[in-house]
Amino acid sequence: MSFKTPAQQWELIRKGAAEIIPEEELLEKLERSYKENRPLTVKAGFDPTAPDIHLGHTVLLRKLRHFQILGHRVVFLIGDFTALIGDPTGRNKTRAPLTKEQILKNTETYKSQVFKILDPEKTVVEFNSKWLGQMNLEDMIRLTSKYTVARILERDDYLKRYKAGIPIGLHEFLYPLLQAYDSVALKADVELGGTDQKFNLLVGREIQKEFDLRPQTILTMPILEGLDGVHKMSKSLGNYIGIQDSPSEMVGKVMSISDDLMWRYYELLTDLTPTAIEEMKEAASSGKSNPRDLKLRLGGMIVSDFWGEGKGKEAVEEFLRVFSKKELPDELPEVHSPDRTPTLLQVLNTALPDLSNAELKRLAKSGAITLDGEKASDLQALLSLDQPRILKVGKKSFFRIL
RNA sequence: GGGCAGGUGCCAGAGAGGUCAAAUGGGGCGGGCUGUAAACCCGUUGCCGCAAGGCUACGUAGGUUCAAAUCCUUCCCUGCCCA
Repeated sequence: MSFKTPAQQWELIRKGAAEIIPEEELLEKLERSYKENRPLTVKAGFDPTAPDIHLGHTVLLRKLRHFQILGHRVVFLIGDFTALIGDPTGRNKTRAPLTKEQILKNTETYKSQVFKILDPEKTVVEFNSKWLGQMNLEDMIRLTSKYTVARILERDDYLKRYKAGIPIGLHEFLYPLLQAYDSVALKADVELGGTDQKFNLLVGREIQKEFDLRPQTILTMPILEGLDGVHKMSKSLGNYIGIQDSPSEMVGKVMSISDDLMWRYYELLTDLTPTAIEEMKEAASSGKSNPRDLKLRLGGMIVSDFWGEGKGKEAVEEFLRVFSKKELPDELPEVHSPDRTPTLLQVLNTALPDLSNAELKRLAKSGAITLDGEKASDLQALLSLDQPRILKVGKKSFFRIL
């Protein structure tokens, strides 16, 4: 296999990266890999507790992909063992540890999603139970003896909680060490992670040294903000765009983000060059381009990534039709009424079974419910269903009532 | 092991026997204005019920009382200090 020159590789590797620690070391590694015609082992770990991947994860995956394009060896590490212990960061809810079956199941879902970005042919999938599961208490003690409490407490995350009097489980101290040991087991040359992983990644370096390995270089990627523009994108906060989301959902969610956030998404979720993005920014601020159109373009690009270009286009067109021209979506969920002359409430209950009656009442009162374009506020009103009726709840939920 | 403080709704945080489904703020949701942007304005924010009303909720389990988030006891959990 022939690599591009280190300098050429550097450009792609650096793009979008928050930090590379230390930079010179990575350059050296690239030099050597180039000379010896030997790919670098690039590792990134993933937690199989939440099997649904969203755009936040893809920031990192895209970077892994870059390494694949450059011919390096990418290890997609699934933290199945660490997941068995339970996630230590979920401190207000002690999450029940997953069973092996659940983890395996999640892993499968995971893989199919991840390979929308990574090249399956070039990806080594590993599970850390392979080595962590073999460890006995003695190994454990030896491992923990290689790091000090003071150094663990340096971690901002722990320190803050410690000072604030928020409990820290003892096992949480183990987490960075176990993750570090993964790097030992894999002989990782490079480990990627979000900027929030910096501490853990650095521990990896220290521990590798203890095991007489050349320490990995770490590369952190920025954390993608969720739809709210404030918190990191996460499923539990509900501020995410899932890569399984339908094209229209994706576009809808993209359109709802703030203009400021749009640039961030362009930066981290597309392959446009910084210059191209800069030009768009200027066009927007000078009034040459309508930010809405730029946002729509972004939405189209994201859909294209996961559903293909055709779908991207369609989704954009549909958006314009439904929300600009206020026409009906192409496909809207059909709801079969239990009754021929149901009350509005009955229909709503069938269409939106998750909402309580109290909630529906509130919606009706605030004018959020529309029937064939007319505001409907009386939940007791009887509907005649000789014709299918169009029910709209809030801005985005449409139903055809049969 | 001992001492002290504390556990309230999505979160933060008031409340110290009835007027408490629980102040206030944040967040969420909805409406208006827009470009499904931001800002701003308005409404709303436990569940059932058309309603009257009822039910479940202030860590757990009991108790006192006509009445308990508020008082007593048990247990669980957390933090701090001492050992």
